[in-house]
Amino acid sequence: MDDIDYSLLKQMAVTIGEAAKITDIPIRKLRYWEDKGYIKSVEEQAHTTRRFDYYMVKKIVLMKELIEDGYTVEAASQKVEVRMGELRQVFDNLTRK
Amino acid sequence: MDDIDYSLLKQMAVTIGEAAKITDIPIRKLRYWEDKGYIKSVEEQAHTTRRFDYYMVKKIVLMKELIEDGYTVEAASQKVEVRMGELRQVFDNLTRK
DNA sequence: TAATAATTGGAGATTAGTTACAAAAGGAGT
DNA sequence: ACTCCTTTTGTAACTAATCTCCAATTATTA
Repeated sequence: MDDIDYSLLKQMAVTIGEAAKITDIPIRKLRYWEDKGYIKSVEEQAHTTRRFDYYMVKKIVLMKELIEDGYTVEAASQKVEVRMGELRQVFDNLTRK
Repeated sequence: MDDIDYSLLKQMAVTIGEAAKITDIPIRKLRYWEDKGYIKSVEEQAHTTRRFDYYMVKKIVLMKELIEDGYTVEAASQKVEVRMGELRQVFDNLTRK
């Protein structure tokens, strides 16, 4: 199996519509979650529209599972952050270059 | 390191504008390459606009290198396909589910 | 220089995404 | 039921992004 190019993966950020399709969460709800700070889109001055990278889409998927299991949005967000610790660090390090 | 979720990765398809930024190839040229069949966007009835998945963006990056090295677009496309054999199969298999 | 490959331009239309204001459900505790 | 807070949803008016289809231009090579 070819190794995944993490630097490239980091750049593969999808639109909110795409993220909504992938995660099966309404666009409107994703915007709300972002307003509340539970998720965040890629920050780039060049972008006038939102983009979500692999890490964030994965986070949304995991949050959804926890929420369906009874967790609040807030709690789900925190739990997922902890659980995804390693991947988050990889993505964070890639940003600082 | 967390393992990458290939099923999710497969779905992380970016717009043509995003692909253009990532690869530093003009949108217009990407459309031309697609017209000629050197690259192809995700086929989904739901999409009225183009989307390129990780495999295809990676292919574009590699094609670009070969072209800068003197290969024709056609030759670069073929060479990259061979070189990316394993990854292509992974993506192909994910499609058939 | 003729033929093919490769790239680029732009008009006019459509689709996707934005913010901002507001309203409606839902849940927990009193 | 009532209150407070969380969570979700609706919509209008606007901007950004992408689309197709026409064609023209610039290499490159026989």
